[in-house]
Amino acid sequence: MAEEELHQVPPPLESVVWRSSGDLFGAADDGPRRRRESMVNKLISTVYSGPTISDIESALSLSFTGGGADQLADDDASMDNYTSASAGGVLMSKMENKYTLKMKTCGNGGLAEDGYKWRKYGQKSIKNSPNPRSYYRCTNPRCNAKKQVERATDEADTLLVTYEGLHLHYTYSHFLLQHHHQQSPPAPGGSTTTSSKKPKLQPRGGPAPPPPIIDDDAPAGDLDLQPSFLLHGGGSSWQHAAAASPRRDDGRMLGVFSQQEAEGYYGCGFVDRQHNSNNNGGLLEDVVPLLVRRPCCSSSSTTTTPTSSSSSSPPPPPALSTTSPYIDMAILPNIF
DNA sequence: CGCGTTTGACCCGCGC
DNA sequence: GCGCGGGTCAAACGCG
Repeated sequence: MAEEELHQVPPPLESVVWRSSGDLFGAADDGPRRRRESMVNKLISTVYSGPTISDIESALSLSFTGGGADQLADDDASMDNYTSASAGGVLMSKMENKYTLKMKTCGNGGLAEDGYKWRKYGQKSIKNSPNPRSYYRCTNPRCNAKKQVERATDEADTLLVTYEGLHLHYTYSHFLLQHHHQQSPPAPGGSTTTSSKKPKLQPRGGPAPPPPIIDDDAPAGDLDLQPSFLLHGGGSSWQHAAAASPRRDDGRMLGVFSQQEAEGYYGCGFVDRQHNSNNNGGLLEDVVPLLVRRPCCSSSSTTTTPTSSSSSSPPPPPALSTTSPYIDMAILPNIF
């Protein structure tokens, strides 16, 4: 069944896929390398279309560090403006593959609406900070995304959420819903991995787990295979920025979707997508957690928050929220 | 019983 | 080399 659905996914459009990092970010000055790369890409893409590790690295470096401190500094002003205007999440800093958001907590004893399910694996009191820092890891065993949550020392209702790593998976259930049932909303709150039993975390210990390798024969029912993320760069079109995606043995990525495909599934209009409750799980989440876009707007979610249990621990985990429904997409150029 | 949280211990990088 | 602090591990515990 799910396999059937997968088969209806249009094939990736390599022209979009392969211009991802370079053209998008205007890195045009490494000509020879890019030419060679594009030749190789063309060859390889006859077999499989998707970004390479180098694409990802390139995109990541451009995304998180390429803007550089200057841009970040320049953006600070607009960020402040944004903050005061909307009291939304604010990008506090970014480095390497980390970025920190400063967000208001939700008064409703809220839920972490970032579209992913996190598992708390540690809490640590931080020097010179009265508030402990909580450590969360994405429950998806293929995913190495992590986040740290701590209360701001000066503002009790503010959380500093640091995201590290990218989600190497996609909220696939949403994708399927998108694809087939544009009218039927997914599970409330953007629950992503709950359509089936949550996979167990892989045992830890020893060397760092290898990058996720996708079995070509992986069942279509695996909901976490969707890589690639799409960015909306403030303009009117989707931008296929990069793909932190599951990797095959040959280093290539699986399941990349083109701009057109994404538009087909989500509609190009970002506003539409944001305000369409059907679309609360998307590729964008692979970069910017859902909380950034639709924080605290659904109280019906039961799966995206680490708060659910008997926690007697002090800082209620990420009751993340903003007073505006979404972070203005103007924030994205600052992130990427 | 399974899953998630709690929490003390441990590991590791960094500065002195 | 040592101490400190941040990050992670993993056993214990609680909840549904």
